Amino acid sequence: MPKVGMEPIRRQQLIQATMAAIDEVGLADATVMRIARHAGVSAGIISHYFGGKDGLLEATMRQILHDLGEAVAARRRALESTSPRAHLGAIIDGNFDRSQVTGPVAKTWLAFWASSMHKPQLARLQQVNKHRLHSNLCHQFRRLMPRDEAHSAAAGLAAVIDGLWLRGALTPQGLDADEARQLAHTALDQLLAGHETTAESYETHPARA
Amino acid sequence: MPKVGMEPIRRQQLIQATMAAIDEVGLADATVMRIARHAGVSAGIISHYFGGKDGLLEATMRQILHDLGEAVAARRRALESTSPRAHLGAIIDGNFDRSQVTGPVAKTWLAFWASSMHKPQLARLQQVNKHRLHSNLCHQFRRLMPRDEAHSAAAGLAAVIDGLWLRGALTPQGLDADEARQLAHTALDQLLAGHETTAESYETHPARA
Amino acid sequence: MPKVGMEPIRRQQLIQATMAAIDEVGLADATVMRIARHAGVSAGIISHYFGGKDGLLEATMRQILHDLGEAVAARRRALESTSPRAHLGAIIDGNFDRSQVTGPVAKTWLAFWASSMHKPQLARLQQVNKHRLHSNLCHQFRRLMPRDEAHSAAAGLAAVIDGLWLRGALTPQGLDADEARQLAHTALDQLLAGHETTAESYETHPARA
Amino acid sequence: MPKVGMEPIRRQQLIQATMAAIDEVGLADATVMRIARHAGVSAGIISHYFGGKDGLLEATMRQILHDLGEAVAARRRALESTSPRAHLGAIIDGNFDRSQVTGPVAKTWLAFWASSMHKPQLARLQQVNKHRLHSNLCHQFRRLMPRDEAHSAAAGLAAVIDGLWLRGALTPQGLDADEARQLAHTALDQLLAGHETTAESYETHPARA
DNA sequence: TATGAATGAGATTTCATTCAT
DNA sequence: CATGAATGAAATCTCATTCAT
Repeated sequence: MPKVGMEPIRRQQLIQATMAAIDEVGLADATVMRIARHAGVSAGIISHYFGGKDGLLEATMRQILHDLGEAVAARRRALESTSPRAHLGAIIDGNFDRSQVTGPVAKTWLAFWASSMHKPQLARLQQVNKHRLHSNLCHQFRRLMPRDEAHSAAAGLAAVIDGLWLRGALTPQGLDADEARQLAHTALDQLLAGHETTAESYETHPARA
Repeated sequence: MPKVGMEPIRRQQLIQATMAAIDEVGLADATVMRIARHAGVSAGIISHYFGGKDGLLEATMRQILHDLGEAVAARRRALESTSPRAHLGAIIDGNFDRSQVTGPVAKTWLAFWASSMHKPQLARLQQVNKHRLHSNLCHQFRRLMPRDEAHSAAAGLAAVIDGLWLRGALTPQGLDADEARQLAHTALDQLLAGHETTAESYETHPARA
Repeated sequence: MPKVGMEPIRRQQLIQATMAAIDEVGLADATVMRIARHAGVSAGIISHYFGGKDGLLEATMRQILHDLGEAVAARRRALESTSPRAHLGAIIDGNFDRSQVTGPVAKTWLAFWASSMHKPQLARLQQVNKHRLHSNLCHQFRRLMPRDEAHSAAAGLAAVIDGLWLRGALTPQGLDADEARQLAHTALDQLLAGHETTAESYETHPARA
Repeated sequence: MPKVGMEPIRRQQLIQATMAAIDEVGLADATVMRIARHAGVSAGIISHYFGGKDGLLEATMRQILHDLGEAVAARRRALESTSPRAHLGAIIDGNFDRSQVTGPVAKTWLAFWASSMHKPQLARLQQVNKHRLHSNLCHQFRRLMPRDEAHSAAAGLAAVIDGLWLRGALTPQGLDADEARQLAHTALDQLLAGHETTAESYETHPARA
């Protein structure tokens, strides 16, 4: 029973179905037919709406990236304090937000990570995100320490976040978000140790990342 | 010109060829024909020696895991000091050993990581390795701090190592091993801060991980 | 905005669009969607008006045949002389009429010719036209020579006309109508050589083809 | 039962099967599966030997062109006389050679003709052949008449040959080679009328086309 | 031991057609 | 009258694997 105005609905359905299929059998076995079955539609419609499988995969990755960025941004908007530590904490929490940690999203995320090494289209998206995390972190650390130290601290914290993610994705029961968050916060504490008293001394205008 | 005693040579050739192929086009496009071409043999022979493509992939992953373990073990054997910090440093260095960081190995490693989420055979290997790193680290941290803290420290350092690896694999120019090693050592320093003077007070017998 | 009385307009639009599409990408790639796009309507409407793609193709071929017949008939009606040579010349000229020689028509024509070998519906139309040309020519030659000779002359001239057409369709710049017409007239002259003085001696009533 | 050295045999089989399939159902419905069935092999092998369907079609067209060229060349080699008329007659006869006139070849030929209008690869082959016929004819006519006349005569005779071919391909019973040959020879006679006595006066060295 | 010929399953994509709106 | 959503069939191509030589 065809209706008009289905496009946005179908696109969303298919993106969700893609994550479900990748969660279920992995990217390699996520065929268009399986994805279509998950969405309850026929396979041909994927080409209709996304031009082909690659288009769907890219749209799915974009969605995940968008959701992640949104989760982080939301946490930061909700912040009362404007201290660097508060922002950094919000970035961490956003990265371990429920929506990012769910099985389907986590596995899809890792699948794309591996896949992006050989697909320029995905690689570009991946780069944008990688840089976004680093620069967000860097910006806040800059308010507390010299540039080089800030850069290293950001690299270290980014590695912790992604590493926890990676190891969590491999855990059969899925990532324990609370434990991961706690470990990341501990790492943050250590990176900030000895720097907080000098807060705002390196950068004096209100931060915005 | 068939010869006898070719088995070990061919197996090694094919495992190297597998990494080369994955490095070149990714796991998804590493067909048996491409792998065979890299090895300079015909495709049929893969089934002969490995029973099939899956067998070859498993053997390749096993090889990588073995090499990694060996790199770490070698560094630790070469240690003069037996201090926890020295061992932990050796583990870090082993993980960023040249052989692990080379393009082919790095990409193959990440490809398997993603793939292992849906292939029990690979997942088992992956788990073994993941636990090995964690327990190696834990063991050393135990010599300097209470169990819970040691556990967290190990989880944190493991995350840093894998995170640096992951982000490095995504970098177009490949992982900068020296920079990564330095960041990991910095993280280690912070994890050990305040614990070194109490060395050996929590565990008194010589460590061996 | 649906309107009444659109049928003849839409049919004509779609037939023209079919020729345009075939001219652009060939019969094999002239999908209903492409044809519909050329006509500025949706694909579904083709089934509505023509029962399906085959119906549209048949209607298109019929149109071309009709146009060709009309072009020849018009030239003959405009004739002052009733001599066989004048009629034969008019038939030639009609076959190289501008409307027949245009890119779209020429390519569509040849496409149908090839296609008709395996589609009975089209084959029947093609036969009718093939016979029409032959019998038109034959009729005029009969007025100047015995039956067998007339038959051969008609076959020869028909071959020249179709051959020029065929070779012209293949020429990148399209058929040079003037040159083709001239060559055909030369062939006609040769076929008539030695027969004209005896005109009307074989058939005495006014010709009508 | 695989054997070695099958490549040339399979290629030939598949080319013949392609003509058979096109003869049977037309180019549009000559799917790789149908072609493969005609050859008694599986569909996949077509991509193996020809890189894909297009490769097979091109090879088939090449084969037909080669056979045609060979048929003409053979007739001319067998010539005792070196007169222009003898050569021109041999060219005509070669073009209506049995191997060219068989149902499968004729239909395949016409199918490619239509198809070549939109496939550059085929168009190039077609052009080569078109020019070859024209220049072969031109060369001989040149020995008997001035350049412009020779050019026109060649164009006229080429048109007759192709036209007879075209109309023959459309005839349900297939082309009547004898009748066609006779008509072509008649056309040749008319083109030469009045020129033979002046033979060799325009070009004096032995012709070779 | 090793090759390459061959298959058959499976994946993506295209497309004509149908149908509710 | 007309659209666009949707399907399902079919076509091409890829690929792991088997097997005779």
